[in-house]
Amino acid sequence: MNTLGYAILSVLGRKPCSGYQLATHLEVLWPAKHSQIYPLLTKMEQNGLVVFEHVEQTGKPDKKIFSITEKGEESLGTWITGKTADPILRDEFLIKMYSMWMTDENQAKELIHDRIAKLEHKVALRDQKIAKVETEYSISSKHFGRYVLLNRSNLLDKEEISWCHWVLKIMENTNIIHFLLGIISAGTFNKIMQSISFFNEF
Amino acid sequence: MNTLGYAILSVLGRKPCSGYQLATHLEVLWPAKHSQIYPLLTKMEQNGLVVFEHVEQTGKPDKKIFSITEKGEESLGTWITGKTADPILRDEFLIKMYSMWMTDENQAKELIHDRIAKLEHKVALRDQKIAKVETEYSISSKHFGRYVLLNRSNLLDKEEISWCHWVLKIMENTNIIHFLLGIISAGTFNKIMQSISFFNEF
DNA sequence: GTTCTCATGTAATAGGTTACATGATTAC
DNA sequence: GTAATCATGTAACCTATTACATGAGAAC
Repeated sequence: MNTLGYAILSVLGRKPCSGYQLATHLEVLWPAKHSQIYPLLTKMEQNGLVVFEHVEQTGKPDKKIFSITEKGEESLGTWITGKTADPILRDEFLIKMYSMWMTDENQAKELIHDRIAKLEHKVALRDQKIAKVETEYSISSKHFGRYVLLNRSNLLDKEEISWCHWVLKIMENTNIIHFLLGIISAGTFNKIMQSISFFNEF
Repeated sequence: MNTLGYAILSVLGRKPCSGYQLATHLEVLWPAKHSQIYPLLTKMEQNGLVVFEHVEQTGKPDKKIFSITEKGEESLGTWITGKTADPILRDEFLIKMYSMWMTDENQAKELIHDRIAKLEHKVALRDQKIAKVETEYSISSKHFGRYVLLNRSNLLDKEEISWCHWVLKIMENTNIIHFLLGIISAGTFNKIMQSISFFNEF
């Protein structure tokens, strides 16, 4: 079975879910589209890792509620003890940041501002979810996993926002230096450029 | 063309590279195996986005040095101005963290300690690279992109290390609470659990 | 009236990994 | 002697996205 399968088992280990619900819960763990989830659930059911119950609904379409089996729990348990693959991040923003210095500086600034806005939006949404877990569930062991992961994402996003501001600051400084380039020497220029790295403490 | 293609153009925009060199430079931007890079380079060459020069070597295998063309630069330029897709992170560690509370707590601690070790290793390697850019290249505009991205990764990894320690602290505290559970009431338990969230400041 | 949520599924395609293939040089 | 680096390529396979398909109720 693939990683998505174990992510599904992890969610079902906390509470039984429909495929539709799984899609939303998996967002934090291992994002997947429904077209990938439904066929995999069928396959996992055939292998005895999960079972489902047909639930009829009025006004809404019927649904299948999946639960983890003992075999599924065992399977998840052995997978967890195995070695963990390195994380993979694919982010177009990084590519654009890499090459934008050679094109337009104003465009680069706009890109960073957009990034900050998106990150702040995500942080605000997650803050609500964190608050909800803290008040409603009072962090019982079943909600611990989700709680710490939400906090992790927010800490990292906040750190990236700081980094964005740091980059913007560097850009402003280099502008001044470019302006002064006609006056100061190349050696002085390099020294100033090096000193910029001390902005790390920002 | 796909995102990998634009990542390749970004690297080639800085300096001409062989497919082999590209594989290492792409690690920071958009990780890819050589089996994906080589066929794409051939395709991009056929479309006039890159050109290559055959370089014979002694002792080492011959290589193809690829450069970006004007058409390639234009193509990259229009892509950069287009909208940026949301980042995608796939990290098995998150799945394990999510469901580990229900299994073994010692195993969970081991997982976190392993993560800390790996992150610290990555940070140390990147610190060297950052130092190299600062001293050797004095952050000229061509190295700016790489320089800020290296700093970004290190800031985020350091933040994740802090988060790991925070989680370990919570786990130790819950141990004490579990121990006291026979003595204190459920209401008191919940209040203590909620107060744990204030460890965020850690 | 158009979009959002609920709810499930399949088919086609694109993207990415693993394995197969070769081979000299250098470093431990 | 065994692993790592340099260097390029193909084939088979797995993973993931987009598009096709259906349909009712609620909200704006």
